[in-house]
Amino acid sequence: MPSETFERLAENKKKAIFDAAVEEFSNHSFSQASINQVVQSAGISRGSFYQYFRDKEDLYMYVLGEIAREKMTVAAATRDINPHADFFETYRQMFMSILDWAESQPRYYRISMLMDYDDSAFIAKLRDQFGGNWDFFRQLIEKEKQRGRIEPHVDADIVVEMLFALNKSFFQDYWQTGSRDQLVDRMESSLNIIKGGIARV
Amino acid sequence: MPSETFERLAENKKKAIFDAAVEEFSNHSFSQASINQVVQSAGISRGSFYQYFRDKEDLYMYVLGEIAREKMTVAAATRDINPHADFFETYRQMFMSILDWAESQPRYYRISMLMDYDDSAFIAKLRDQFGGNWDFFRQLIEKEKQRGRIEPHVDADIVVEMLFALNKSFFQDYWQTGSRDQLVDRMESSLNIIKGGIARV
DNA sequence: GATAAAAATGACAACCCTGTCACATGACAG
DNA sequence: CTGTCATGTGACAGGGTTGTCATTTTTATC
Repeated sequence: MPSETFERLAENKKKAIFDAAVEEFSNHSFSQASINQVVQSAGISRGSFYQYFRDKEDLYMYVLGEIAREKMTVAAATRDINPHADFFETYRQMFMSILDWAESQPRYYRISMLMDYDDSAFIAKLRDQFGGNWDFFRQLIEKEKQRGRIEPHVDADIVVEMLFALNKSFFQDYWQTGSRDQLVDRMESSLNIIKGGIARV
Repeated sequence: MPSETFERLAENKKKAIFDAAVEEFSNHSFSQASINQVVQSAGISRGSFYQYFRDKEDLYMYVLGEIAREKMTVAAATRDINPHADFFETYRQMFMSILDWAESQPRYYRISMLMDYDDSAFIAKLRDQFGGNWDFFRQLIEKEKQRGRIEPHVDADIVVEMLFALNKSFFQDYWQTGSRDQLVDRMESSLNIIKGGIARV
């Protein structure tokens, strides 16, 4: 966590440092991000930086925390999804709201993307923790099974794992090509195939 | 490509360098691999290395080439897959033969894995080139559609993309946890779901 | 204004890395 | 045995990184 000295800083200075960190972390993976770049871009001295943060990991955690806080807004918006919508519709809606977020905050989104492109132990641990709350979907599938809308023999875990993998892969592609339409198409098509494979008819 | 000087080297020396490179590239992503480590581990001087290879990229390409040559054997074994087997069975068999290869050559396999964990331009280009020949499966799906074993409205591309994404994701997980059984389970289950979604009944 | 506490600074040490090059050592031919 | 050519070597320059710390500057308080 940042030092108390940092907390006491003027808002605009804190923001300058945060922005510089976001800039660096959205262009380089954690391992390759350079504190030198950050301090230069933020317009502070090297010594100051180390008075605010213990090291690069500390800074990274701070940035992630701030982003998570801002993300709350999105999460809140996600909550008022039609509770009567079925699993597939719910997934679709959540997917779209994540996509909207990615497009409205491309730098934040790139940071999360770059987490997948780093093999340091630190980031690996983070990946596991922040893995996203896919548990929600697992429970939703179980409910649908009880309601008879999904075949009862279906393993909810594997469906969630599939969606997770597809989500990650399609988003990564989108990150490079930048075609929103293709991303949405892929999501729709793959979801329909899965639906065909597990829905009770 | 390696210099002629390198080609003229004694076999055991060439092998020592190759092994050292494999060791380094299977433990660090390309960007983080160090030539210093390689020369030390191979027991040659820094100066010699640069007499053999232009730079790290050159060495990497050499290693990849050698691995590809050895991989031919696997590819050959793959060819005598039952031509009458359906798409899903063929996929299963190919999957298993890749898994076998990964288990017999874990260091080679880790190198290919680490290619996905690198964001350098050089590796990005390679990823696109060596993307694997999934075209084979696309054609197989088209054939199955004609034979009436797969729904004609199915988009072969999306199925291939799904399999590719799942393959990558499951293998990555396997790489970290190392559970072969789980990997095979996941492949079987997800393939069955896709089958349910696209097969003509 | 004087004093004390807080914050900012950048030179520095220590450690990585790469690519080069003048020189040393080997091997082989005459 | 000597000269030539192929090969091996490691010190070196030039670049990067991180984390520290003695010193200066700013800010707040009396």
